[in-house]
Amino acid sequence: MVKRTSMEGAECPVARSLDAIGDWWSLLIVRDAFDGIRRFGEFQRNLGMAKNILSARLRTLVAHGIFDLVPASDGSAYQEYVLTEKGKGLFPLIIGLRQWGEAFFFEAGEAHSRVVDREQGRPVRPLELRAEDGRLLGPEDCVRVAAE
Amino acid sequence: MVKRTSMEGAECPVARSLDAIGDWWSLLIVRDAFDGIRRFGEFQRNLGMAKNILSARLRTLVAHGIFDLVPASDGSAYQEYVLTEKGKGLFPLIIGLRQWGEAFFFEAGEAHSRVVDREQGRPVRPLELRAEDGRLLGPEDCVRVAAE
DNA sequence: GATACTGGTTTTATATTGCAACCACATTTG
DNA sequence: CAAATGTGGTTGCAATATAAAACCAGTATC
Repeated sequence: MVKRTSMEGAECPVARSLDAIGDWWSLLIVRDAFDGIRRFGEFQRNLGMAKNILSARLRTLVAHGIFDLVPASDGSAYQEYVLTEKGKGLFPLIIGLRQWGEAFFFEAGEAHSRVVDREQGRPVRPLELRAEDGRLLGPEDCVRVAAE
Repeated sequence: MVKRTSMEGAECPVARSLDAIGDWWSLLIVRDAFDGIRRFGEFQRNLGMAKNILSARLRTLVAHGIFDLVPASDGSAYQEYVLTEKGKGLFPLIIGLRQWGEAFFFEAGEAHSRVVDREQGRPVRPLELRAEDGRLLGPEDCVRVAAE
């Protein structure tokens, strides 16, 4: 974990979020969790990452309330990492990351996995930002205003 | 920059995205860019980060086609970093990061900056994921399917 | 023409990461 | 039930990335 003292107690929500999940692995772990991965060994094999840093990452993710460490659902004596509500709140972010990657890092015909809605099996819509009154908003249509 | 050879040419769009912007600083730089920051020195002062690191990050962001390096708009001999279309495509992601932070890292009455729509000055809506037919989708309503 | 600013690079110290070995405990196998 | 194997880590070490500070050439300012 990096120091970034300048970011401690940052007033910007983006900075606080990145402080929790802005490292190289955390969002990939969360992505796997959305795909149903729960066990330490599964994460480790799936991501091909060193066990010590997976261990460290899971520890901070649990500390941040993104995962809960619960007894394994299969009755064994082991434990499982499951997403909390806060962790599940990262879903749009993972989808956003995926859609941006699909749009800008893949050639037209290039194959990649897709996310579909379970009921119809159809691809999900692109995320879009809308105003209170429903207008579609791009970057130029928005301003950040300081805390009141 | 970390190696992560296991991720080279990953078939997962999430992984490719994180390979480009998944480090500690890149998304904060992009956030500042959406707030109108363009110059090296502005980024550096605003983020309080070491100049060599900023230099390296901006270089890779340019290499990834997220920023363009263009002559300064004020007629001086200096240059500016401006977001490309690909860079602007990160807007929903930054908003997602912000909304998640607002929801889970701030107390009820705690002050923080807000993003409002320029036309009405009203807060933007929360990002939401919808199916092709418009149904609102949560994490449980989606599945990732392998590339066909 | 002197001074200060901009946009970096270099150097050096420190922190983080990745790898491999190791270990305790749980589970499965024969 | 003993041996073998799987699970979920920790520890030590080498490689790498980061941070801080000093430095520097080209601009702009006075």
